[in-house]
Amino acid sequence: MITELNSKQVEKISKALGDPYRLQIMDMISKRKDFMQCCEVSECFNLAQSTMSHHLKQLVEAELLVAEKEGRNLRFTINREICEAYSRYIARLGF
Amino acid sequence: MITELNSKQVEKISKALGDPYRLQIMDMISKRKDFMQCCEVSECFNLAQSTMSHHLKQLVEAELLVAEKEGRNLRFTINREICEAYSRYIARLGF
DNA sequence: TTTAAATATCTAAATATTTCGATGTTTTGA
DNA sequence: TCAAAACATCGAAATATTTAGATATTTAAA
Repeated sequence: MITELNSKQVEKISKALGDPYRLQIMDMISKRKDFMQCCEVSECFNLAQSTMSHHLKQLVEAELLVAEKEGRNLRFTINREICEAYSRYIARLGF
Repeated sequence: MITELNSKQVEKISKALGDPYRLQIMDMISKRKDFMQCCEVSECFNLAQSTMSHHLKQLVEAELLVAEKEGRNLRFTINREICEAYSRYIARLGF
């Protein structure tokens, strides 16, 4: 089934991507074959743990990332479905 | 020639699209065959003229829109090149 | 040339976002 | 059980964005 985003979702996704740290996080995780651990992501940035948590939450809430608990760890994967849907929405703007 | 966006550009474009008014503006203009006049865009929103000017400026600065002066009017067109480049960047995240 | 229309810019207030430190929760391992 | 690791949440300060009103600029039309 093909996901169609409404404008509220597109706004939220855009906002999530409109920050240099969050964009870098997406880039990093997208380069992985599978997932990336939360603490591993955090190590790449010189930000407080609570700040990283906040950024990651926004990406998850925008559904760009999927978070899975694995014991006391958290694994993030790219939500391909949403990325593709967002990409299609944008492509249609420039039709 | 295929435009490749750097991450600063992607950030700026994302930020520009992360607002409900600006997203609506993009949607409206993208539905046109050709261009849309600035004052025509403004009429669709219940915002002060200076506020509209500000929003449109951000879309132009993100290069999502191209502005052309036509006498004392302003014509906006979608920058297809940039929309496609941004769309491709996003698509690659979800690879 | 004077006036009015279309747009831009400046300033300031209101609001939202970012960031951190402190603290809370959950889970693992000693 | 107890301590530590991984993560979340809360509160507050710093910063950025949104918005409008006032004013400036440019151009067309009377």
